[in-house]
Amino acid sequence: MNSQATPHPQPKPKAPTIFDVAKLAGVSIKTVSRVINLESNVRPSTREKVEAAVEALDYRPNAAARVLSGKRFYVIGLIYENPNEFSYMQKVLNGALKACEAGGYTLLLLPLTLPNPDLIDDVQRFVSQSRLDGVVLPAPLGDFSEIQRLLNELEIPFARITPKTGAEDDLSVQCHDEQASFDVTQFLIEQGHRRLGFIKGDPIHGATEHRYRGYIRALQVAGIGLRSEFVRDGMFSFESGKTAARALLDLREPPTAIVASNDDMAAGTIFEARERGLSIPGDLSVVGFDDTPIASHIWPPLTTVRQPIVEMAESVTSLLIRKLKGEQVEPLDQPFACHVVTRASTGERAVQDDLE
Amino acid sequence: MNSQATPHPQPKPKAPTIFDVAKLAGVSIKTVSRVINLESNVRPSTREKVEAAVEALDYRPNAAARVLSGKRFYVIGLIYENPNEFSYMQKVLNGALKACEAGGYTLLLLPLTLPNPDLIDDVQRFVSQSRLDGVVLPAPLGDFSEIQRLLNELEIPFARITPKTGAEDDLSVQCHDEQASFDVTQFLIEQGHRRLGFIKGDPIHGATEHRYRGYIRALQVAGIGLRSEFVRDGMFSFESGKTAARALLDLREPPTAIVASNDDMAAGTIFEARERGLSIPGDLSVVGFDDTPIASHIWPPLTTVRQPIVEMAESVTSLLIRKLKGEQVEPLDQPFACHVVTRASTGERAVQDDLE
DNA sequence: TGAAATAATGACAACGTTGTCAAAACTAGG
DNA sequence: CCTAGTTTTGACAACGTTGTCATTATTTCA
Repeated sequence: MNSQATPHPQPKPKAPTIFDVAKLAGVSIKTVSRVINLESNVRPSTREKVEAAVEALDYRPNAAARVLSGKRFYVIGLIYENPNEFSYMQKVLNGALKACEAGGYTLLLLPLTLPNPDLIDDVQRFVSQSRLDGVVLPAPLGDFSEIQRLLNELEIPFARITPKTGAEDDLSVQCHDEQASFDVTQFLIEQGHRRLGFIKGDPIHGATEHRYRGYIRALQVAGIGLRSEFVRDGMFSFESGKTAARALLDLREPPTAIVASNDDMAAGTIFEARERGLSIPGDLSVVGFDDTPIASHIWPPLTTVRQPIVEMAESVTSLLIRKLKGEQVEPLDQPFACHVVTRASTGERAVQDDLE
Repeated sequence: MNSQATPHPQPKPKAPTIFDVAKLAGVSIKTVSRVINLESNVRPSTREKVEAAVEALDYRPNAAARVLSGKRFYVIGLIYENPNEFSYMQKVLNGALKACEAGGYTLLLLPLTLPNPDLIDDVQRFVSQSRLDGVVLPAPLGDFSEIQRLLNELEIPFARITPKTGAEDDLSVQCHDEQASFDVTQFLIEQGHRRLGFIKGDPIHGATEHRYRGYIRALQVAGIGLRSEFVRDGMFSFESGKTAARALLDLREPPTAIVASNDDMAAGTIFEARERGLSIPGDLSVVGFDDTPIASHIWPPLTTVRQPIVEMAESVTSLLIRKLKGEQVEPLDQPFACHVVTRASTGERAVQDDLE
């Protein structure tokens, strides 16, 4: 295993340090430190000299020395539920990674399995062992008050991706979940559907409530009464969608369209419908939420709602980083917009069958 | 934003340092250092004293100081292709994370988009900026010789997850891809199928070749001739599977079963078949590879091959860590086993239609 | 023009560990 | 019991940065 005593012709050029930069720029190391940390009270001409030297040497501050000396770790933790269907988390991960790279931070991962009786201990251990400056909490963890309380106690700033907004200085991003649900329901109504089923998501997710509200509002606006037998509980899983769909399709007067609170449950719905020999969208229109890969890979492909998850994650992470850098940050004033992606799982309802 | 000059009643208890441990144990800091780094030449009685002190204070070495002082970074990079379908990478991620946690290492992520003309530059930058000790390369990056060459030049050890084994001291894990493909093909043959289509994967992946070979071997063993019109190229994507299936089903004498080199392409095959009104498995049996979530979420659910990806990733990462710690590590002598997961997309072929 | 206020810069300690090398404590052999 | 060799331990520098505080340069104002 490389036991050959290979002579090193070039003894591996050592990375330049702050001293090298200081010498080249003709200033003290402290001044270099000020420039690279964007501190004030540096004469523009000095700044330029230092920047030129940094450039010339391709200098990068040594992260370890920085951490050891300073009070920051330049590390952000991403704590998430490790799901079966990773496409949401993949997007969150990509967005957070992007923001961290831009801000010079490192992203550390803590996947959790829920339900977890040791949740708080696990988070506690992660946060203290990994020496984090801040934490990003995607849904549904962002809604867990225990975690928020713990992080507040430890005085660790955090940012959440969740439909539920919190206190004044709370860092979180939302998207127009309620509106999207309204839009997709209205879309079905415009296609002539009057008997509209709804499958709720896992109540632990804030989005569940919002999506349900959008459905209700669309019914109200269209003057369609809410029928409780058309609303079923689900858990965001394929199986739960299948079960809920079974109940809906077993009704004496089943819905002609079903709004499932995510794509997995919509896939379950389609699965159940096909097992019964129903044609989609001929006999039943189905819509989902999230535009996960499965939405376009089942037959028929799903009409669904796409959210800008990557952008949301990136945005909230960079907000967190700016807060960590001491900037005064305002919470985002506007939720991100979602939009309906129309595919083959929905279609016109020829007969106005609600008048029978 | 917390502008209230809140007095700190408990001024945040500082974490214990190696000095605290040394004092409590009645030894020098160097001896403590020896104990926590498992160095030799420490008297057992001394070791115990130190371990007790570490325990009592709940001491954890400061990572930054360690890095700054020593020659290691305690960081492993995971470089991967950022795919549409993340389920393979999710498993790799989980396995690598687990091994890193066990070994006291931190895992850093570099997602890449392929094809990427700046591939080498991106990797180069990541490796040098992030100060890594080692790198894990899941498929297909593990087969990219440019990356291997770069890492060798930089003298950064790496471990690969790929079916292709390399040099003697190469660190990599395999699973029995060829055997699994053989098994699943044989399974179809046992069900009476004689006209067996095959959809190849992306040639950039080592698995593509191995899976194809297993198919061929199963045909040979069964005494079935290889018909070139039954073998189609694919790219592991849903679309490419759909296209290949179209070609196969357009044949005057189409196959009665199709082996797709992954689940996405199998889903595409099912999609295409259903569009033509074919019944599955009545008219056509379909199998996939990988047991991704989609395999169980389409209708009918897919017979597929499950690989122990999490274990493979964990195992190869911990091998890498042991190598980094200076241990003499032997490459794994045995590939991991895969197994066939039987679901509803395959069925008996009643008529022996190859004799017509 | 001079004094006071402010801005810019620098000297040096501190951060918590590991590496180097020397010293001390043991062990074995005569 | 002494000596040489070996094992165990410790003192201290080094790692590369930021924080603190003192010093110097510049600006402002009377």
